[in-house]
Amino acid sequence: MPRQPLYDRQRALDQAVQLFWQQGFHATSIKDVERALDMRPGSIYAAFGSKSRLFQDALDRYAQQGLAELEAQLQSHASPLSGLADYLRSLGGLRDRVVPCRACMLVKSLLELGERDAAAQNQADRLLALMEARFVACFEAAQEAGEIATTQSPVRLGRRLQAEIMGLRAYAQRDVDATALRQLADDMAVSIEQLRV
Amino acid sequence: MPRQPLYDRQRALDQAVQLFWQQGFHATSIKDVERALDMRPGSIYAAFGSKSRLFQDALDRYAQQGLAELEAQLQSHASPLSGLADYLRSLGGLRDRVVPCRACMLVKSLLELGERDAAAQNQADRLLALMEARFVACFEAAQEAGEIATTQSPVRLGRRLQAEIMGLRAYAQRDVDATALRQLADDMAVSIEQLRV
DNA sequence: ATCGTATTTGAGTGTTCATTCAAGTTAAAC
DNA sequence: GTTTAACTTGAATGAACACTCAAATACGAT
Repeated sequence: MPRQPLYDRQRALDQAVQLFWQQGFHATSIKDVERALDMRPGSIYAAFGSKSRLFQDALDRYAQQGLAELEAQLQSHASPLSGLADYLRSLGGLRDRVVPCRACMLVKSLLELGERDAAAQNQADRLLALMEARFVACFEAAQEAGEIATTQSPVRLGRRLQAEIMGLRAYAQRDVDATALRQLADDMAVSIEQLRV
Repeated sequence: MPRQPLYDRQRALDQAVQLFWQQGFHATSIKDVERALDMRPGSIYAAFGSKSRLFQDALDRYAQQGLAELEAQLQSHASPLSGLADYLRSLGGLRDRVVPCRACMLVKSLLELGERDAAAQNQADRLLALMEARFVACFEAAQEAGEIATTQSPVRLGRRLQAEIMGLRAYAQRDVDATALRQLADDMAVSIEQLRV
């Protein structure tokens, strides 16, 4: 077994996430990737296969980290409903934090990619479905804990929440001030809390 | 004054809207534009200046038509609140209608474009602000008509509605069935109607 | 120290990109 | 019918694109 790769796959993917998240798939060139990962084209293609496959790996890593963040928020609250409300409010602070991009990378990809890049678009869709499933599970837990009425549909609530977050984060990409964004997130959080019986 | 252009500017722009709306800015080449507008590169550049300026003109036309659609919906209802609710429900049918793309072209552009294409991104932002202003005016009218409580803030309601529509139409881009989308739009419409005192 | 092999390198591949422009074409004005 | 200026054409431009590969390199095993 001679030689291990010099690059750190995890670190490289993190750089790729940052780059693609910021610029999108089509506006990012392999030249950009070379700079960001400090790798030469041959190494990049040996390690990741193609620009599209690297992008899909980056999507995976992004989603995994996003899901972990949500999980952390939820774990820090006894009530699922409060956890979700707090998660929304934390997204309201998106203007203050330093992030590669305010909009969600999955949504950016879903909207940017077409049938020509079907593989990556399906990947984005699948990862968004994963997120939505977590929201649904959360509302189911809230229902079992007696937090929300049994007449409510966890599936519909989860769907609605995902759509709201997609909207919130797309809105965050607009040229609006931090207060407006915080108010918007707060209004959404209040809607969640009002589900409480 | 010799010779008028053979092409019809309006028609050409409509074709451009369809093309860019579907594929986005970066994934659309001038070759694509040549085919869609049935114009040769020289004519395209004489008429529109550059790919970026053509895109901005297309954005303008898209927004103008979108605003007109909203206006038509509102005119067909005596109540502003009902008009907005119906507008949302009509967006819920996005899966059934044949459209170039389910997501909003302004949002797609806002998310796709970066600082490199600042002019077009600002354009998208400005046009979204125009839409939001119309929503705000609608809630103000509803308030003056006594439909919603005076404690509500039309600015916040307008912002929220825009974010919801951004989310709804981004969600519509996902691989979900028509029923799910109609339910989502309906849930949002109900939220609007529940503002009624 | 030497060997064997996986990794790295960077010049090079052919293609496609947005854009230009000189030459050709056309219709209005007289 | 001639003039004239705007429009149209399409080959040509250089740059940027994703990707390849033969050669150089460096590490683990012996």
